[in-house]
Amino acid sequence: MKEDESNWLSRWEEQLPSPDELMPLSQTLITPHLALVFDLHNPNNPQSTPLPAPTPSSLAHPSSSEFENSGDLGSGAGGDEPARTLKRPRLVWTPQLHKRFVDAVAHLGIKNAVPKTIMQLMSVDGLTRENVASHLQKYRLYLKRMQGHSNGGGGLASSDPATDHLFASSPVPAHFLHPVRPGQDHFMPFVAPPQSGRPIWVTHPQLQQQFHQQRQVGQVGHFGSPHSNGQFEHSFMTRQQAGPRMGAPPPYGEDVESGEANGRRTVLTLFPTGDD
DNA sequence: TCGTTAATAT
DNA sequence: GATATTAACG
Repeated sequence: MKEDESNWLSRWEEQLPSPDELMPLSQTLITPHLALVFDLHNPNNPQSTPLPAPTPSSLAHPSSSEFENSGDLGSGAGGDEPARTLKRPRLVWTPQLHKRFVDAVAHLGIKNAVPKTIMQLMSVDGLTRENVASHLQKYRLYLKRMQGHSNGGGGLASSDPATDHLFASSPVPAHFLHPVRPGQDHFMPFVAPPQSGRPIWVTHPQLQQQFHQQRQVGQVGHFGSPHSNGQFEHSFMTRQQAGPRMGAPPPYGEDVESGEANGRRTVLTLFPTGDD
């Protein structure tokens, strides 16, 4: 039963995080108050720049807006050092980002689901093989665990959001749980990842706050109260690298700016809707 | 070099 | 304690 070959692609787009959803994240997650606490200030633009479309460079370059870099006595490092020797900030796998990850793996198949391939498919600027490898490792464990639980019929529930917050957020393809199919390779010639999506990156130099944000509209009319404690860090999106090679991916008509163009569609649930 | 696993750091 | 990064190994 494979009828969603074309659907896959189409669906992907739909599944991609809408600008609206990312906006809240991409926007300044740091509340003015919090900023003061950390002595942060926006020397750039407090309201003019809607979305600076940060690049890997910005990534590795939290700029002065964030807390200090490494606490190494004013080493400071010049300041404009290319993201070469700089250590990338901790990457937070948001549900959307993870979703993309799962999507990529699904299309590739467990067989070809290797860090490098996945990374390429995801086409997330800044995302490194290590990032994917690490996540893949965790993801595999999750799948394995899921099987063991679903099977033995232990006493615990099969789906424990508390056990795997992130993973539980994304639907796991069925063929993920069962071993490969000998004699039949279902490989999708899928190419050219829909780079129209913009996975969100959340770098947290110091604070480690976990927040759940996701769930699209139309499913559960459950709205969480925007009671964010206000402890998020700088966030930025990715994708959009000008590939020197390759046939320049056609950028969708996506507008990067328009912070709050619409007012009614924000379904940011602080909690993964405990429907399970 | 790449992928996987274990250990370490935050 | 959970999650991501780094190191070591195949």
